[in-house]
Amino acid sequence: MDAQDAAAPRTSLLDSYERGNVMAAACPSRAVLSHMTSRWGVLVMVALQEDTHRFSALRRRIGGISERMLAQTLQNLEGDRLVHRHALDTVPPHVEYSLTPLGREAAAHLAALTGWIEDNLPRISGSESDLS
Amino acid sequence: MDAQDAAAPRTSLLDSYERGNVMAAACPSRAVLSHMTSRWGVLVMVALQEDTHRFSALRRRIGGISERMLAQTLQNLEGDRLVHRHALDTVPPHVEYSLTPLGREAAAHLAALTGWIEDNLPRISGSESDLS
DNA sequence: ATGGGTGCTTACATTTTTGTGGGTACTTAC
DNA sequence: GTAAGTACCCACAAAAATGTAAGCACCCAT
Repeated sequence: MDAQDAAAPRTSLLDSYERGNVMAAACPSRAVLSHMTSRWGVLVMVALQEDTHRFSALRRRIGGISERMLAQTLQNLEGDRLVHRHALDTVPPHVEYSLTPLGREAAAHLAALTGWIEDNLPRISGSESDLS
Repeated sequence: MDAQDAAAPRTSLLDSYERGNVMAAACPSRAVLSHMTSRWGVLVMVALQEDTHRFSALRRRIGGISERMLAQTLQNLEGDRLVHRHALDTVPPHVEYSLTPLGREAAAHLAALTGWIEDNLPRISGSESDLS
């Protein structure tokens, strides 16, 4: 259907797996991308890159997130092996979330992005001068 | 309301503008972040980083995007000064989209991210082994 | 004994996003 | 003359994301 579906210059059948291609609609990389770049996914990754956090600490750190979305986002990222969940079996529940080695690599890119946005906000939406 | 709203250690009133803080719900950086990390925003930025594209070329390059969403995404990014729109006044309409210098900086981060995902897809959703 | 904190889940309602199909105005190709 | 390409916009509808409120099970401070 799409031209790029068949464009992978595969060398051997033994390649453990093929590289993803985000431009192809059906590529599984699209799902990973959407988890990481979802409204809360980015912020969770960045917060966890700063430090390991408990559920409620994350909730306080990330302004505006609801419990529901935090739980859902964490589960998506855990499913992609980016976030590690460590539950202590204590009587007031205690759960710590941290990045996996894989997650740390990914989070570095996300933190670079958010950092850039924070630094360059003035240049971006500085003033909506032209409405011509 | 949020603790981080008042946390800006502002030095002088003359600072042209303050730095953003993506963790604060009300910070304008959130809007920029959402434009760039929207479902199609990432892909548009990455595609434009490869090369200047016309509207319909972008549509073909980005698998699965509709005209409506492409137009909308481009307008958002243009509003954030990341994308430049150049319309030639020819009789079959001809419009070229490219990144602004600002957009190029941002796109570099996004391309790094998508590139990393493409490269590491096998490590990520390689096989959903543990469902314990 | 009442309220708050812990880490969630589920049902339900609302909001946001996205897709579909049509229209525009004009040109080139068949 | 009929279809297709260009770069969109618009109304409508469906789908997806998100919020709200409640519940659970148990503890501690007031």
